[in-house]
Amino acid sequence: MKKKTVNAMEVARLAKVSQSTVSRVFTPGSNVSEKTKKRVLEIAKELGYRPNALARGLIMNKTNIVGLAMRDIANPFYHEVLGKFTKGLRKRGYHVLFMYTENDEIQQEEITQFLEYSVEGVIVTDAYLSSKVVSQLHENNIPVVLFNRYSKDVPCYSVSCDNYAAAQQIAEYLYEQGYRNMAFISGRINTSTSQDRQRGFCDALQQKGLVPIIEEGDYTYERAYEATMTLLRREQKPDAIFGANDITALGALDAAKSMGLSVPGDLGIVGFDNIQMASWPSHELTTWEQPVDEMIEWAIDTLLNEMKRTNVEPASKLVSGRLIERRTTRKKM
Amino acid sequence: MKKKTVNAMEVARLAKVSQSTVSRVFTPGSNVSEKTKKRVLEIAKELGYRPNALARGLIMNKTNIVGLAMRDIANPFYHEVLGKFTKGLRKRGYHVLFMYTENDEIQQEEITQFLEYSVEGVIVTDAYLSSKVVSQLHENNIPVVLFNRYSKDVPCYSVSCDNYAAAQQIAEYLYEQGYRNMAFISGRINTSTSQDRQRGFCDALQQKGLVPIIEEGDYTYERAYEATMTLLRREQKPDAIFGANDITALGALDAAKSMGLSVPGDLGIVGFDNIQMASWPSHELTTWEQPVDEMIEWAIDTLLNEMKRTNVEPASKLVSGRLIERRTTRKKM
DNA sequence: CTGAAAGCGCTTACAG
DNA sequence: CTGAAAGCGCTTACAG
Repeated sequence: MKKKTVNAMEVARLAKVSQSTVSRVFTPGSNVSEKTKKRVLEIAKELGYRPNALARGLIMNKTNIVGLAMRDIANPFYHEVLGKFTKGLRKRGYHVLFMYTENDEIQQEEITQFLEYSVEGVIVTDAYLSSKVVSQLHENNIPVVLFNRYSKDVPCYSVSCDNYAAAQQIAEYLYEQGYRNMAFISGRINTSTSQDRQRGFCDALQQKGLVPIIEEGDYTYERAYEATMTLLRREQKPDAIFGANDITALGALDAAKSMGLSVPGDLGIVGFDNIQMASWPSHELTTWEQPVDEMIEWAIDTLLNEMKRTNVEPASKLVSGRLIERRTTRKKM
Repeated sequence: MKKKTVNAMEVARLAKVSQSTVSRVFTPGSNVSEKTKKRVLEIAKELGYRPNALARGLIMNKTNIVGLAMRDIANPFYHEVLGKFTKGLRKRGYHVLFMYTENDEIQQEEITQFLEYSVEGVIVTDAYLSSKVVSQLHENNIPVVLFNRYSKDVPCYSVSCDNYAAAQQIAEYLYEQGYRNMAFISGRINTSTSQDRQRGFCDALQQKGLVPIIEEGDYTYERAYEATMTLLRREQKPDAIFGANDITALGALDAAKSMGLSVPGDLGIVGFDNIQMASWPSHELTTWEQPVDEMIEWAIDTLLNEMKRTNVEPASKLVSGRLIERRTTRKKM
């Protein structure tokens, strides 16, 4: 009993109109008399007819699909981001073809999939694109926006926090609270995000005649925990740690606690992202809040705007955010 | 400079073959001579031609798209699940149309979207489907599998942990460790998952002549924190808490700590899911590990199998999992 | 092994 | 306001 899916022709037959008319009924703004419209809608409902979005996409050259690629990483921040993108796009009538990628850089193969499915735009979070891939996308008139990343070499839209400036402010904040011996635990070092946070932090401290200790991390809790242990075993222990993201800071926090240090007394800790967990009573993490909603709105609007044009002129957007003071840093008296 | 996307016809012209032949070159298993194949492939590459998956889907009645609907909730467990589904499906040549839903029950509208995009199957995680929606799906020969939920009334595939049995074992484990005054903090009470965990827990304790205190939660940290505070302010405090998921247990853990209680001495705590965070040194949460990989494999295999047939005979699968003993429960001497 | 033709389910000038 | 027809980019019998 292979059931044929009901199509416009069938509805047309029963409603005694042409298939064109059925199509018009389902095309907002088309010219159809109220009477016919009502009859067609009735029959359609009876038959369970729904226009086929793929066929429509084929003829209109408009699929209403956006490709979203995300790096495979256990960071709640990106889970939140994914949710907001999905909901924001849906509100505007778009759907998400989702791709999880295992590499730092989106692979050719993954973009090919997007192209085959005629996505109208691509959003990439927490990963890079080679310029080769970007130009392939551009040749097909498909705009891309990088979320939380940017690249100087590759011409495409990007939105991220002004990590450099934020890190500077974090350095100054820590300095003001009296910390003098600071350390930075990085994220994956090939990410612009981590690099900028590190540069901003170091540059601001240099102004004060200070040089932070740098320990390499990779945005994970486990690595940050280890890095902190290393830091705390040094002769000259740091009195404050800035972690490249909240997960890193939480790793540092737990490592400090396990060493019997008091936070923020012995050690101040600052994160970045302001994920939900940061506000949990057991953490109360001081951190930097990224204006995620604003970033996502900008990313979506930019993408949708570009989809309507044909030539693409990349731009970057930097947003600022703000420091959220909680209890892992001491307060200046 | 609106660039027309290159199609099979164009490749055919340059390769001096028919469009059918071009199509065959891109259809594995088709009859094409090596020589023609090579030439066509060359031209195709030059032109950047890729077959249009949507057109192919239209004619073959096979889109290779699966709809995945997930409830909007900040639980890392489901982030992990999403990643594994996406990767598992991709490995088998399928793509994910992703939908975030705000309601406990998937809405008609959301399923309609899936239908319009001709998904071949639907996966629903952390949410329900009304029987009306399910039968609509079945009429269209689209199989559904519920992940981590099941429903007695609605005939569709489902896979979940044997929550009842697991909760029984947890109760017995706590009993063996000497706890006698137990409490359960539930998840959203209209979920089968939470109901079964509660029933299993209560039933097993009843066998021992015990009745646990029940406090309502909703799977969130914040709610669990409050619930625990309520529990710990009782005259007769519980000496162990079983949380409906890990996030709940972590909320309980932090609440206990904030009250100055020692865990597991004064209070034992057990969660459910074994999310990554459960193993963090600051938590070391005793919990139940669901065999997520197995569940996902089963869900995918079942879905893909059903997609090949036309009649759908729903079945449920229960998997077991195992207790992970960590440091939020005391060890029997 | 290859080509001409029909058809998947739709939209949209064009003509009336 | 409505219908007949062409066409979106593909696959697949059918015939050779």
